[in-house]
Amino acid sequence: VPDRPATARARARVDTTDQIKDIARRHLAVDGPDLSLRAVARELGVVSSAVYRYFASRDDLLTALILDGYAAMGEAVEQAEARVPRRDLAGRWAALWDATHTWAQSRPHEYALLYGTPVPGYQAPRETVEQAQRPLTVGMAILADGVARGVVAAPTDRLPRAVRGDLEFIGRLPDFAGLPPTLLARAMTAWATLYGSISFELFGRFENAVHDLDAYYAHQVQAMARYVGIR
Amino acid sequence: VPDRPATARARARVDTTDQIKDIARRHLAVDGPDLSLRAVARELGVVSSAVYRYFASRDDLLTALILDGYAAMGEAVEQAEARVPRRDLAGRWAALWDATHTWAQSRPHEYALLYGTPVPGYQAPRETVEQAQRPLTVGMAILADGVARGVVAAPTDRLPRAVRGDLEFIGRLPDFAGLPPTLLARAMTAWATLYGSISFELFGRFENAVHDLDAYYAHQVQAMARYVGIR
DNA sequence: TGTACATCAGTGAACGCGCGTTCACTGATGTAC
DNA sequence: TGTACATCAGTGAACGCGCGTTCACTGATGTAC
Repeated sequence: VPDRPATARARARVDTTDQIKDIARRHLAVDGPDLSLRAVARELGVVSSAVYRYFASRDDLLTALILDGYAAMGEAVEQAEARVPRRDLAGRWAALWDATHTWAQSRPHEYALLYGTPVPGYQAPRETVEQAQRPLTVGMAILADGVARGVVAAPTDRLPRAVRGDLEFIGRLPDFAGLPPTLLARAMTAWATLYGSISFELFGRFENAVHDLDAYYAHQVQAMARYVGIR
Repeated sequence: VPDRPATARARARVDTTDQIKDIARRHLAVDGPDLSLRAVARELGVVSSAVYRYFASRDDLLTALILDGYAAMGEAVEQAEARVPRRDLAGRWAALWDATHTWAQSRPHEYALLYGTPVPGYQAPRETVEQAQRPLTVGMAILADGVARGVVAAPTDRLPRAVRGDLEFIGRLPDFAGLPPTLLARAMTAWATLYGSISFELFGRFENAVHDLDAYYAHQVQAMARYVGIR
């Protein structure tokens, strides 16, 4: 959290910027990713051109929302996981995914912006990618811990050569802490499953089928914990 | 496939309707779900109001695209699966998911329309839901066959009560052919995993990580076959 | 502490654009006798 | 087989709308001396 700026002007600038983003976030629910700058200005009670003092273009505002979204989610997930004692792997895993799920539920349109259909013609800047990786990194750290303590073992699954090659490469990246390919493969499956389930839930695929969505998600989290060897 | 209509006028109507939908489908790639009727008309070489002879509104056109999409996907999946000998469960499972994956890859923007972020304010008609269930039904039939032949067993997983209740209810629906809750739970997990993986692939989450996307997907399909007890 | 100047948030008008939808029309196609 | 009438695809003009972005402006806030 950066220091609050000294001058009133600078403080107002920060506040207004935040207000614009808050309003825009709310508009995501109605307009999706092609929210209207003019509508945001209207709600802020300001002439439309005034917004250009804060964001150079509509795309810039969208980029800010995306970046903020990834950062907020990363923050929420990291903090939730950090609260659990290090040796409680199952608890850490549950905290990671519960935080992810809760965050997505409470801000479904931001989740959709981050993990739904990409906006046509929009290209995310590099910085986005780093933020987006934070939850994944948390998950990998849990597994790496498990391996280091000898309580999580590498599965003996067979992997196609092409897949194994990619996974060996990934396993060598710093964030993935030397995880063996077969475990990485299962971790990526769990990752797809647990994000896939959130998307299904938020995008309405479970309607009329799953009634207690939280219980269902918690069950998926546990099933995937077992799948990756956390007990 | 309905009979080709008798009169030239009726035939022209069918052809033009198809052309409009084809053009609109192509425009999905650029405009996403808020494609422009006027742009479609322009490409068809016709004044914008002419399109209203074929579709009562923009939403109607979108609905037609969605319905066609689900139908085409259902058709592709059913046909691929039907080509495999009945007793080859692993082959049927692979055919189901390969067809799904291939269909999605070849029409990514239609896939996004069906399985991505829902269009804000758009409400799909009931008919859509039936079409959307076809691939799911195919998968369930494979498992039901396996159970009936005694080669797929119900896992002994523990299920939370709320989840078990939902799954017992689902298992009683005709399309789900009395599958036991623990198996249904795994089937739904597989379903989330395999659609989740397609979304990750098409929405760019695997970029710079997975290079051979087909091999990776095939591996996921196999992993999920094992997960649901098909060998 | 006071003054001169620089910075910058917000205004208001304008540009040029594309959109969905309606409506009265025309002329070609189809139907009934 | 020919004629009178009904159907309907496509036209062209119009309505009313909202959008992103630019630009010269004003007045309040901040800074340097």
